[in-house]
Amino acid sequence: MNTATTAKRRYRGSAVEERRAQRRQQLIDAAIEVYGSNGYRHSGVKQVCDAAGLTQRYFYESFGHSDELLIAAYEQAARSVRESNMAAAEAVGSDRVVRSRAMLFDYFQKMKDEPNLARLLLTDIRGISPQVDRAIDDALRASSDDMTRALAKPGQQFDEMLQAGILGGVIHIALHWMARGCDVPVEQVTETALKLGVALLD
Amino acid sequence: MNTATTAKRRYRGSAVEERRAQRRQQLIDAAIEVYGSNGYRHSGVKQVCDAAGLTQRYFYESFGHSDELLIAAYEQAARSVRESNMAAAEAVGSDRVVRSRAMLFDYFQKMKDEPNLARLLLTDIRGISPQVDRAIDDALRASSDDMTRALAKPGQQFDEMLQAGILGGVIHIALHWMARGCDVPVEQVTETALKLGVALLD
DNA sequence: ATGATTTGGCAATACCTATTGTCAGAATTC
DNA sequence: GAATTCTGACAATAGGTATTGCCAAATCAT
Repeated sequence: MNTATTAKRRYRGSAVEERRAQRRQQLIDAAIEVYGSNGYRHSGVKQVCDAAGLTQRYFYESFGHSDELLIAAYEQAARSVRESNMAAAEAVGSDRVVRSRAMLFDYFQKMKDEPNLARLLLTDIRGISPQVDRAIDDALRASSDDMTRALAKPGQQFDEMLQAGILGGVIHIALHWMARGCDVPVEQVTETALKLGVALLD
Repeated sequence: MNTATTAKRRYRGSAVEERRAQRRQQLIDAAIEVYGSNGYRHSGVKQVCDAAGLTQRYFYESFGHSDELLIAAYEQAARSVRESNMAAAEAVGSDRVVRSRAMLFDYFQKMKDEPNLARLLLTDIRGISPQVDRAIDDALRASSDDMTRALAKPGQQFDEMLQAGILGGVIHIALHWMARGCDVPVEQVTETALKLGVALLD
């Protein structure tokens, strides 16, 4: 009855919140795999839970409904790619074209290395719910801004629509490339994408 | 019992096949409206039939299952846009940039004029079924080739991946533009898209 | 008019999946 | 080792929709 005691209780070495958080993470990781290989619309809650090695009961412990997991998985995937890209850009110095090339190279490399994550990000999942749509828009906007910052002159006026176009172009290049089994070397795809990017340079 | 007599019988002035074909067309038109405004995944057979003013019974007269109608609607929409674009290009003479601009202008104008048709075409519906995916790929390829033919020098070597990228860019520009309520004038969106297109010109 | 055919509406079927509820047994604390 | 909490499996509920089946009213041919 002592709530303090209750809160402290540990199972398998970790506390309640830790276990909860771990299960949540298991579900997210499983979701990236499952959604990435079947597509969200062809995946069920049960499938994700099975892949996570958890019961459906735990799904509703961490997520109110199905979409919430999709959003969490999408955001984690997007963040992971973005961080990797940024790090790659940092590593190569300050020349704008060189930085952009490094970002794109890292981007395509990551798509190739983690195809399930890639498919989750690339196959458009718009129209599931307004919340999902907003998550997608936010993530795309963030990526687009990263790319723009890398390429554009400091203080340059951004053309929002052109940014969206370039990002869309990169996405479609990745889609097309992956549909062909990533047969073209990453270097070459990068150069192709870069041709689009320079449209930003006025 | 006379099959010849049976075949000839007319209702409301038209023969069996004519009525069948007309109902099929009604369903396709309704599908473009319904799918375009709700999204395919949030639309049911019943909804389309209601919009078409027909019973569900007639759905299965013309289509084996739900996806078939989606494919038919998508293809009709894509063909309609493509034909319009080609006609616009024909009308302005032979200069490559001028032709491309005319195509893009017509494209965006059409998206603005028929938002439901636009949403059906623009919101990615990949991953429903392999058949739908193939229909989409075919349609995109066709559009991409049109645009390339208009812009590239005769006999020029095409970069398939770059083509895909440019088309993707145009699509995302259209998406972004429409999400903002088509607030920017068509002329300006056209010029933005054209900036991407010229990447094809080496 | 009368019989045949078409039409439109609707019920019945058949699945499928999300979400909630229950419970026995395992792990943990004291 | 006894009480308590956590866990995993599964049943039950709930709701939605695609697909099929049926029938009465309308339309046509003769």
